[in-house]
This record gives sequence, structure tokens and C-alpha cells, in this order.
Amino acid sequence: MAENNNMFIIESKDKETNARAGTVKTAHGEIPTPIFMPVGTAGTVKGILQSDLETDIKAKIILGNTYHLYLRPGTDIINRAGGLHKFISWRRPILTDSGGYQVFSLSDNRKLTSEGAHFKSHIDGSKHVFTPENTVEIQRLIGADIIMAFDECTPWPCEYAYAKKSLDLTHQWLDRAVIKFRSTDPIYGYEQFLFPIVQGSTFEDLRRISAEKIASCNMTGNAIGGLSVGEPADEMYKMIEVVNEILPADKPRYLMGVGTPANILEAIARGIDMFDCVMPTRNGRNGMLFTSEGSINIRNKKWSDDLSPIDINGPSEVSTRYSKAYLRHLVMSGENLGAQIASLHNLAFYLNLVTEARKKIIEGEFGKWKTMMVKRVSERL
RNA sequence: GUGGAUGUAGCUCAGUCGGUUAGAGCGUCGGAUUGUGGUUCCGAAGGUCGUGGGUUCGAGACCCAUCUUCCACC
Repeated sequence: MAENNNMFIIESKDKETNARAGTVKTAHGEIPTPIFMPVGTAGTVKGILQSDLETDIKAKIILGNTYHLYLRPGTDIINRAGGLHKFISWRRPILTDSGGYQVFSLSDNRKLTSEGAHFKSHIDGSKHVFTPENTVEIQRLIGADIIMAFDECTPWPCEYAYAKKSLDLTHQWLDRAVIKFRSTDPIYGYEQFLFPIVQGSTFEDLRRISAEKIASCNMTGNAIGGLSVGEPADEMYKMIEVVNEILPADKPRYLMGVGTPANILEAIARGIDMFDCVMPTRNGRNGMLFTSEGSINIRNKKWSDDLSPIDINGPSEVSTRYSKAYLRHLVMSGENLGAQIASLHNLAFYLNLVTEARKKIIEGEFGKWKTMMVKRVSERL
């Protein structure tokens, strides 16, 4: 199938920073950028109905995870359903991570060979192997609009020698994944895009080498991985700058796994278009709320008698409907609704943040707005 | 009234032969969380061991008295 060269259109570039506003076009709809993509690892954004993702949070694209979906429920039933979109009843775009991150986060159970990564299921201990080739095949079966190359997410801190060796492996795997991708067709009749991933830890020269390699693959979009794994934020920003000088400006750039609201704003200013992060949902489930005035830990006693809305400027229906005292009660009581409201609010906050950023870029006011917002969202109330 | 049991952190309870600074779970308070093994993880506060006496180098533990609560029997 011919590659879609018009997958990404840039509508506006900020003059002061490297931020840009654009549109990613997929078979399941257009994605305005910059965008935040809620994480739905196992075919669900934890605690959130698909209908709420559409109408309240206004999510344009969500993530799935190859590792988790492959192990459970398995590709057979997803295939029989006609792909993940139909299986989970989600009409909009989906991106799947290759599962590399999961395989390597379970270091006890993994073994590397030239073939790929051998690992044991965390569910039943059964043995499996992921290769650059079969992770493409699995993601073809899942049917995500954007699929990711199988890589090693280099841990931090790490020695230069290890980072280099790891990077070489990721690049070898990438070549094999690209061959597999080009030699196979989508299963469900719509186009899929493969994004390669820049690695190289926090070493500038490795990041440059990797960015050159990734750019040379000439895929429709590119990703940056291996950041926000413990390194100081300034190092992460530096790596983004180094890499984005090399990655083609006319293709979408996806910064994997990032991050805090401030991280996202700083990365947008450095030319990143797409983000995903578990933070709004995971932290929300544990009582951390992101609001327009700063973050709060709703479990703190000081909110117990605060009947004001969760966020007066709230982007979600739940943000202004429910009080802090009520949400605190729900979270402290372990009620499911507490996790749900917190996740709804946080996801809506993240989507609202990138939507505002896009608006400011188009209006030519991004730089000043970003500086002010970074300060505000970094407050702890 | 008699006999038996009981009393240790906010709650439910451990505490060995009498031996270092009395512990746990839950709860409370605070923190963490960045391509989701997260109902998770970490930390802190919180004690006149019912009370009073005694034995002992040393008592939450042993002895005496007393009070609390519970049970059984009159």
C-alpha cells in the first residue's frame, strides 16, 4: 500500500518557540496537534466509559498496549471482532505501543537473543517471544492506526557503553520492523502508520545518531522514547532539542510517556506534537488532581470541609459539578466513583491544556502563555 | 453474691522462659507515581501496657488488692 504523505499538515508555527499546530490524518479521524493521548493499556482507559472519552474529555485518540492485549484477551478475539476499534467500541484513532516497555520493565522474566525478547507472562507464567517482526504482525491484527516499532527503553541512569549497545539493538530491530511493515498489508482495509523510536539515553551524540537513523527510515511520523525515566527535567528538555533539530519538521513528533503538565508545555515549545502519559489516570486514582491553579492531593485533610468545586475553571462536567469535600470523601472511602471522577477531571484537564496550547500557537501568543502556565501548573496547593 | 474470663496505639489484636528503645494489621496524617503488573508503594504521628501496691538487678508478663467488661451459676 502506498504511504500517505499528507498524514500531517502544519497549520501554524509559533514565532518565539518551536511550537507548531497541525493535524494528523488517520482513517479513523483527524487529530489536532499538539495532542494528549489517554492511555488505555488493556483496551480501556481505566475507569472511563468510551462515551465519556468522546463527549466529556473530548479525546481524539487513545492508546492500547501490544503486550497486554496480546496476553489478554489475545489477538484471536480482537481479530474476530474486526480489530480493536470494534472490539472496544471506539470509533476514533488508536495508537498501540509495541510492548517493548513492558517486556523490559519485567527484567526478571526476560532474556534477549538475536531473535528478540523472550519473556514470561505476568498473568500465568507462560513463555513468549516478541520480535521486531511479530510485534508488527500483532499490531496489524490489533489494527491500531499508529503502531510502534519494538525497541528497548533504556533505563536511567545507565553507562554510555550500555546505552550504545542498547541503541544498536534498537536500530537493528527497527530495520527488521520496517521491512516487515513494508511487506505486509493492513488486515482491516485502512492504512496503518509505523513510528520508529529515538533512543540514546541522555547522551547527546547517541541521541543525534539515533535521530539520524530514525529520520532515514522515512516513516510518516517519529517518536522519542527513553525520556522521563528518572532523569532531571532539564536533561530531558535538552535531549528533545537535540533530537528535534534532526527529526524532519514536516512529520509529527511523538514524545512517549510524558508527562507532567509543565513537561508537556515545555516539550510543545520544543516542537513535540503528541504525548501520552499514565499520570492523569494513575495519579488521579491515587488522589492527585491537576487543576488550573496547581496540583492538589485530595486526600489531604484540608479539603475535608471544602465545598468549592474540584476546579472552578474545570474542563470536565465533573470538575464543577462535584465539590472537593465530596471527591475527598469518595477517594478516602475507596469508592470507585472517586477514581472515576478524578480520572475524568485530570484527563479533561490534560486535553484542555493541549487544546489551549494549540489555540495560543495559532493566535501567536504561545510563548508568553506557556511561561505563565508552566508557573501556574507547577504550584502545589 | 460465687466462680471463671478479660483489660496493651483510634479499632482488632500479638507480645515466647521475666531481659535491648513494647509490635502488627486496619484507621489517621503526609509523600511518591511520567510509552499503566498500581484498590499500589514509602514515610510519620499515635502507648502512664485499666489502677494502686509488692517480688526482682530487671515486670506488659509473676504475687496481692481494686476497678472495667463479658460469661456461667446461685
